[in-house]
Amino acid sequence: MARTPRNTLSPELIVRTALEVMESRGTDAFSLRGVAAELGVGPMALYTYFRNKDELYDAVRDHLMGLLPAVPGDAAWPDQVRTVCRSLRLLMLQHPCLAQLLAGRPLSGHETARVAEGLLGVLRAAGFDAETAARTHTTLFTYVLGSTSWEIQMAAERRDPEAWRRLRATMESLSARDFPSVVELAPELARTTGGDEQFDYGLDLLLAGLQLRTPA
Amino acid sequence: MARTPRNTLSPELIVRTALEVMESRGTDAFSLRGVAAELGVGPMALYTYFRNKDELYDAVRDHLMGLLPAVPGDAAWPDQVRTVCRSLRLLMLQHPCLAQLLAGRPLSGHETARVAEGLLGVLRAAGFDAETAARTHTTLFTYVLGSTSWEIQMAAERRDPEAWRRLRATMESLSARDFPSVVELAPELARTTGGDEQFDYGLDLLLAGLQLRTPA
DNA sequence: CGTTCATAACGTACAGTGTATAGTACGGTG
DNA sequence: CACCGTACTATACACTGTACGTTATGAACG
Repeated sequence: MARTPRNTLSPELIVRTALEVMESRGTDAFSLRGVAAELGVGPMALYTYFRNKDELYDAVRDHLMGLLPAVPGDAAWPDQVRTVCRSLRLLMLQHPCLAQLLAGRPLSGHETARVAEGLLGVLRAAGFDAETAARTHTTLFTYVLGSTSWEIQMAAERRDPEAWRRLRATMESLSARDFPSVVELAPELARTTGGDEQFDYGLDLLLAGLQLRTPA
Repeated sequence: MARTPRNTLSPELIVRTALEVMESRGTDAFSLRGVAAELGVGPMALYTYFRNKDELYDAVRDHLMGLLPAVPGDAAWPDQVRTVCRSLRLLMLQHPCLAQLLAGRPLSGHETARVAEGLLGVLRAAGFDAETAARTHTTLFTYVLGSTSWEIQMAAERRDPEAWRRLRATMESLSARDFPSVVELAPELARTTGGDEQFDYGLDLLLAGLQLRTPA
């Protein structure tokens, strides 16, 4: 009985396939069994290469982080920072699963470290001390992660008619007397759940605040 | 055979119990069956009050949002904004499940709207136009959500020795030649994954940037 | 009081999940 | 050729959310 030949699998192949499954079937519908089936292999075969589902997640995350371009060396530091943040956001939009992969687990992995190195290097070169550089890195990272995750999530929900209906219902149940601002700004709020402008608005606030602290 | 008496359940009781289960057993281990068992009832009994798990999630989220205090009326607007953001963060730290409840679903619900109303009201009163108020609201919300979720997540991982070991391993595999900043700033990075100072640092950057745009 | 009836809670069942454990056949090495 | 590590398989378990159909209860009404 012709079994599966011996060395068909590899960590890289599994990661690539896992990514494909996440992108085609959606992150929530992702399962080890799905990946295994796609590879024409039993579910347990994956455990030869990854100890559990979380380790596979980490590998996929690091793989995606490897797609980030290097920081451009020939620009003023605020522009460099902007570029790094924008490319991370772009990558998250291109690969929506990345949002969940980043949010759920600590940042282990070589490629992930490379990205951190890029941003930290820029900040150190700009003259910020160790503590401020680290704080700024965390702040920027959590801003990008939070705002882009939110954007992705909302875009996904907008496609679900049931969720949309429920949100509409809540909105319309609000009296203009008790909730004047929410009712008045409803269209603006709907418009500002995502998009480049919204992202840049917050990023510019952070950068403006940061430039006030520019070291001598 | 003495069945469960008739009107033992109610949406409020279920929400309270669900919250207890999340807090005691952890958000990930939460399940409808667990809640039902805690109530001494079959799993399907919950479906009389909630159409599915997500609706129960929404109800718990809105219940938690109801715990937020009103915005203090007697302060300068930047302080009011700071207070709102801080109390949301505090609530998330007190109820770690709130992070996941906020991140995963759109903001429906009465209490949730009340919180939005508070922040938007402050911004409108400060003189910001509709668009800027909405953008600022989204920016602040995603910052609080992103940074606090990250903080909670990291705190949870730190308790898992396996995750800790893996992160250490990654760190120590980095050569000081290729990753000078990461290696140098490792202690600072570890220290800035959370805490009041870290949160306030980012919040102050945003507020500083925002004050540069203070309307006349 | 007796009857009716909507419905709250039940039990069963299904299609999934991650993964522990044990078994099997292949490929490279002695 | 014999051996052994290992890449993969098979089976099984304890879960999950929830669709479906049933049953008993408490209130309303004649």
